Amino acid sequence: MFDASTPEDPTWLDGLNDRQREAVLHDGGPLLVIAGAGTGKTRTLASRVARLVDEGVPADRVLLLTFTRRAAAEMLRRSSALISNRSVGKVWGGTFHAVANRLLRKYGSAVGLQDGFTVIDQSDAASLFGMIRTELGYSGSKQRFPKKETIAAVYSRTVNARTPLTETVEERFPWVVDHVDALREIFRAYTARKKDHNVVDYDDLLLYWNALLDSTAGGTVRNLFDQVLVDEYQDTNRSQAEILRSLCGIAGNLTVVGDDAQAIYSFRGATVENILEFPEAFEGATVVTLEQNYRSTPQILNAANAVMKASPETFQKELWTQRAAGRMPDLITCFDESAQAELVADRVLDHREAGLALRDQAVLFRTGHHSAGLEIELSRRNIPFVKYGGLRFLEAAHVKDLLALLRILDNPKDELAWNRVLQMIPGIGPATSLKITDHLDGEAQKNDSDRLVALVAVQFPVVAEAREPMEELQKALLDCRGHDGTEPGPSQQIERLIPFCSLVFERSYDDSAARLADLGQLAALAAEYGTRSRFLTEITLDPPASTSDLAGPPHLDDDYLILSTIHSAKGGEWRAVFVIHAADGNIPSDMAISDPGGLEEERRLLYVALTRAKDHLHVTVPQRFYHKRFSGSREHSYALPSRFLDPAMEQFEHVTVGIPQHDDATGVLPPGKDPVADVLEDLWR
DNA sequence: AGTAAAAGGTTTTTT
DNA sequence: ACCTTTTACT
Repeated sequence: MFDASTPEDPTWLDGLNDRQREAVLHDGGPLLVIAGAGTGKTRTLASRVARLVDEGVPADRVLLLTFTRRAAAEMLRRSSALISNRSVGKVWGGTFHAVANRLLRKYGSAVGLQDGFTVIDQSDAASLFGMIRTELGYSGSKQRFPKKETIAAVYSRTVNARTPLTETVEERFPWVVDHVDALREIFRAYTARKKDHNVVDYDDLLLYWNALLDSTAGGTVRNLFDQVLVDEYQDTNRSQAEILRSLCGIAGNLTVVGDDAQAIYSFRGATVENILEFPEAFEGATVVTLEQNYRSTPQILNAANAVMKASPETFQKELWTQRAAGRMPDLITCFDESAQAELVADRVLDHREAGLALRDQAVLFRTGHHSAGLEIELSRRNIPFVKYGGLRFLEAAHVKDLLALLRILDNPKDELAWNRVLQMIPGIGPATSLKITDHLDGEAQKNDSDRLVALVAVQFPVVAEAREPMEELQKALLDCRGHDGTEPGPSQQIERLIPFCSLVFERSYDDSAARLADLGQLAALAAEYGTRSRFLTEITLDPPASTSDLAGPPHLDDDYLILSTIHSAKGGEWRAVFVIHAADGNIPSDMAISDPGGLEEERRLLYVALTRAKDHLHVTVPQRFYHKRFSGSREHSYALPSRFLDPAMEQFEHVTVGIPQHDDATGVLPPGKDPVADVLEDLWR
């Protein structure tokens, strides 16, 4: 082994502490790095990749599995900065799902996958469940049936956790327990349907990768990699652990990095047991623990440590730092959500005055809609922001419309896409749509072609209002396929489809102009991908995390505040962090409090949020909040700070803002305050 | 028969 | 705000 004793220290060891060096230099067999928040995990992993490549492991035989594509790109960027003479560019980097896709495109036939399969995302899966539910007659007159998203969630949870359906439902979805038999039937049909239409969902990618390793192609796949590294290991599920076991063997060159205190994805089937049992599951595994924190001030760390210390969970560790003392974090009680929004906006601007760019600041929250009030306030004050997590660009109806158009071009068997496209046309609903696709199938079979060819060749007896859009659709699809054997690029295809969209959007959306503009952006984005099918796959496996991702590099110079769900903030760090809506009932979410495991996960969620802060931490609790999310009712409760903050109370400076004073000398009631109504509301709730 | 409009309900987090 | 179910209308 080469080491640090060479005349010039390799740069990949510069500035690392002893523990980190140990992790970077480890050789032979499985390695588990327990890396607390802010302990230089990314840096350690990047250095290790750099070292491996520098010492002669071919870059394309290194596999780096991360939680998001972004994380992989960032890690590899840092790795290449550490070595000069070799390129790290060919390292296989990405999510489990993206790598599975890549492998299955090449070796999928060994597990019965056809070439050119389509990957569907969570919401497509839900639509498919919706169709099947209707076909099987579970919609309509019977008692209320679970939403299609719920069905999809139950399915995914069952598959990922590998627990029997009945158990999953009893433990995680007790309110659908009456429908277990129906669900079972729907799941069977769903699986069969995916196979028929050459479609795989997210969960299938992992299942098929696993199957691939057990197949005749298993040896080939295993031989592709000399070194496998996995980030955020605490958030992997059983499928993923099994993949690693069979990919690397129980004594292989596998490095996993994670922190059991930051496990926040159990709802997706992730199990912290993966990390806790790693030493037993992998023979002779070495364990390295990183506890020195380089990110936060001692005050922030004390608060975070106090929160975690109360956890009954196993692996206790205490982060420490050599950083100089900073300000104590603030725990701010606000009158209500709007007082909270004002306070956050004020303080963000104060920080900017003091020299912190907006990009150095972030606002974190438990659920996507928690930022709604703040977003309004920020817009009002012209403070630019970008939101991560919550609603995604690709979920927008009009974007899905366009993607469906591309998908029928790509895979004419894609039933979901056909249905969506045909039903965009006025006068065509589920029944007509089905009739048309059936008819197309007949024609296609007769002429030994596909649905697309049939569509452009055939006239349909459709209602008058459908005629013009239908003709435009036929022409557009024909043009997208190209006339002289050469197909236009994905971007041109999108441009060509816009007139059709324009025709039908007019009627279905009241803001059709804005939506059409979005499609223009999508066309620009597509230009960066070589082919349509590549564009479609990449965009489902790695959707733009925020609207700004679509706008692309030109906006990189702009300064904007980050708003993010705590889940999406994983791995991030900012000089100033605001954790809003930190009330009991939000963190922990009311939905999690019945289940002890769920409750602990909520604690870790708060811990993750707090440990994102480097210098300034502000935790806000709106005292009064309206709990009916869907109505404008005045029904509200008075909230307490999150129970997880109780053991950390002394670590915070306590501040109160906007609470109306009853002994106000003027006797004038603050605007919006109605004591009688409030008292009554409290009695009735 | 099948589509469109109106009423009624609603567990969070994401690859 | 969005999705599902019900009712009204062609």
